[in-house]
Amino acid sequence: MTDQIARNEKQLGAILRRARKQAGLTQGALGSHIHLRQGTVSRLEAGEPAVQLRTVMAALSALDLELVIRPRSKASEADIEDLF
Amino acid sequence: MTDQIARNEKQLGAILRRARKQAGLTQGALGSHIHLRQGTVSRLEAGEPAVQLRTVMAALSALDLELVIRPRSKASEADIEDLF
DNA sequence: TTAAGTTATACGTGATCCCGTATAAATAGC
DNA sequence: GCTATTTATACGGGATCACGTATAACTTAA
Repeated sequence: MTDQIARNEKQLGAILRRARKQAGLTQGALGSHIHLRQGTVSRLEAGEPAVQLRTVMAALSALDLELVIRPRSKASEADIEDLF
Repeated sequence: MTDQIARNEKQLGAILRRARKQAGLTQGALGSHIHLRQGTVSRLEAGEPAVQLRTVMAALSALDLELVIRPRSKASEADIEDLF
């Protein structure tokens, strides 16, 4: 379940928002860790397609997440994991 | 092994470059699939931190890859997989 | 319901996007 | 070695970034 697939910008934003909340951080608190304005974090989580890659990577590392690239699965891995 | 971890922009670019070559595409060919200039694909693969997220997502889907977010592993998953 | 906290949105500014186009540099095939 | 292909880099231009700052809208808790 800990693997979350992001097939578009909005899904990625949603994942980041969940992770931030789980970490008990506000947008402002997360932003200050990585020198991003609260408003920038807001745009990132909203799934703006034009945010810069550096912004995404900064948020990921601040939240202690990593980004994995793999071939697309027909049935999502999340679904498969739910079998167990 | 098919899972590739990208902890920074350069690693992500390298992953994308490998995937493109494996698909037998030139930067120009990939770009025309997703309406990106060859020069933009070049910047993406070079690991420019300021490329836009939409550019990354477009390349991923054109290469039939998906993006997974998960908690950081101390020892990389790649290393662990090598045990089996 | 009210106040406090959080998130969304706005303005001006300098930087950088990707665009189209073009060319130089590097790589591959012959 | 030479040629063709591919990749890296450059220019001007319009759009949009993230910045600092500020405020509006929404949420949460008392």
